[in-house]
Amino acid sequence: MFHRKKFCYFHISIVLATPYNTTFMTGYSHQKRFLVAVDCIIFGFDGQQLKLLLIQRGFEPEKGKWSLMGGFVEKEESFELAAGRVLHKLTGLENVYMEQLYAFSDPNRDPIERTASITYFTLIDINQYKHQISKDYHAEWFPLNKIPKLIFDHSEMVEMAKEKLRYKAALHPILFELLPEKFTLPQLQVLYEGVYDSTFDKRNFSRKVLSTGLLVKQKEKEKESSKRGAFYFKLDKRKYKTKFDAFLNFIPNPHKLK
Amino acid sequence: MFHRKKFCYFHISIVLATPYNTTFMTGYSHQKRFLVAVDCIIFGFDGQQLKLLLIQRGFEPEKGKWSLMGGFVEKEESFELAAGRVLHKLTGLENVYMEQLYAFSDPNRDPIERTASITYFTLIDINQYKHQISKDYHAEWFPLNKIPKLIFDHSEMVEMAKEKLRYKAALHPILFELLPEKFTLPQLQVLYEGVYDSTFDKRNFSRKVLSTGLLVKQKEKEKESSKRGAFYFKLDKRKYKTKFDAFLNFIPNPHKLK
DNA sequence: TTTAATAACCGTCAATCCTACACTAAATTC
DNA sequence: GAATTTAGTGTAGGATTGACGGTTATTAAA
Repeated sequence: MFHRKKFCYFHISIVLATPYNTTFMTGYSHQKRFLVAVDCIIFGFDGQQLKLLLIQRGFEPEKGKWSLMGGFVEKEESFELAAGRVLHKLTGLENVYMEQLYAFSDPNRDPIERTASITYFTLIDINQYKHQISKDYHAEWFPLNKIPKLIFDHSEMVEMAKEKLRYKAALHPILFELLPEKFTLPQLQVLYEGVYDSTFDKRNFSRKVLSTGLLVKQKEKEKESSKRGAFYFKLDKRKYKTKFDAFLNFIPNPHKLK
Repeated sequence: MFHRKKFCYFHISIVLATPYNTTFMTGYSHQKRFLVAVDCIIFGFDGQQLKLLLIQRGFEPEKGKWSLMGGFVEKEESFELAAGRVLHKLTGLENVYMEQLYAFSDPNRDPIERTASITYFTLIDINQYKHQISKDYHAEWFPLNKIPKLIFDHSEMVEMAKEKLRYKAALHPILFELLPEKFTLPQLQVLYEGVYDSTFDKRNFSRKVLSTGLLVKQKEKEKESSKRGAFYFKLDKRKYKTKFDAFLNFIPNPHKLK
């Protein structure tokens, strides 16, 4: 059995006339070649809510509709480089957390011509994102529960990314990728609660988070959101790297969460 | 940062003459098209050892060298279908555990022409595998610690698959996919110990395994491998499906295992 | 300057789970 | 029937988890 969601796509079948090469073949000449695109599922956290960065598609088909940011893979470019290029174009960012999610390949997923899409799952610090640049693409941040209808199979991609976020964040400290350099425990908790659409006991939460040894308490307090003020913490980046895989079972029984 | 292993490939750069279409474009006509292949990393368990099914490549380049079983994606075929087709061709099996692993895309990974490879991670019951068919491909099972040198980036694919097997089996009961319908607890333990290259206490192991409620004890015993004989168990397939995600943290602290 | 309001911060107890560890039971062979 | 081999079982101590309420720091209003 394939452990893979069902596709539920357009069923416009445009069969292009691409006859096989019937001359004696050298190399792989009789094989079909495909367009390959990358699409980025970009998560951000504004301190309150988890959000997704979407653009209004600038060309046909489906021009003007909401879509993930993507682009075709170029001739001498790996998928990773293509995804990095696309992300940079939209956000101005480099060196962000980026991970291959899934290769989508339904022959009819793009009605113009068969195109595979390699999706990349991306976590960015929303504060470092360059608003200016994204204006060119009519980009907007959408809260996860208010995602508009997207073109092609992009909604399915987003669903898969959300699932992956929950899965992975239960096992590895990736959510710090969404936070600014300094953050407070209450902020961190709001983030986790958003990802798991749940609430945690703050005493247990802080005990658990601090027991990882990943956080370094700062002397200053954040005083915007409460009278008393909450201490800032920074991520210990050295430990973050060494403990990345040792973070397993951070969220107990993720499947039980409502 | 990309959370991705480095590539370490051939560096034969054959740049083919494929000029862009300079006519006015309709659709995506100015974009580069690629060959796409699927490759299957096929795991089996013979009761003693974890093994990988490899073939001797039947065509150039690298004809005669050891390789994963693969094939080009056809015109109207999704990657999933292509992987299923390739697997069926080699093993005669259908409806086996198969999961997309990673899309490999280094522009120089195939020296003849740029080809992306979408890899699929596969677990089969080695007893149901059709030896006859595989003779045509000069296929052979190799113990995981005796994998020969493979073509292109196939060794890297195998490494990634081994890692994924360990990761996933710590969280989900996928290893049952490698076992025949009836198996004993000692057999199961040998399998887990093989995957984690480690040893477990059999009292703790059986307690934990049985506490999942996934196993149904049979009346018969397996009497080949011991005088006393060990009771057979069957997987409760209904519970397997419902509890697939609830199996998390099966292997405690997988990262600590030596 | 006192008082009220707000959110941060802290600690304990009970239940559960994990780990380490050793003997008995069943069947076969000599 | 004695010896051998592997299956099968239980317990105690330590660690982790989850449930739970009261105090402290600060600001704004009275």
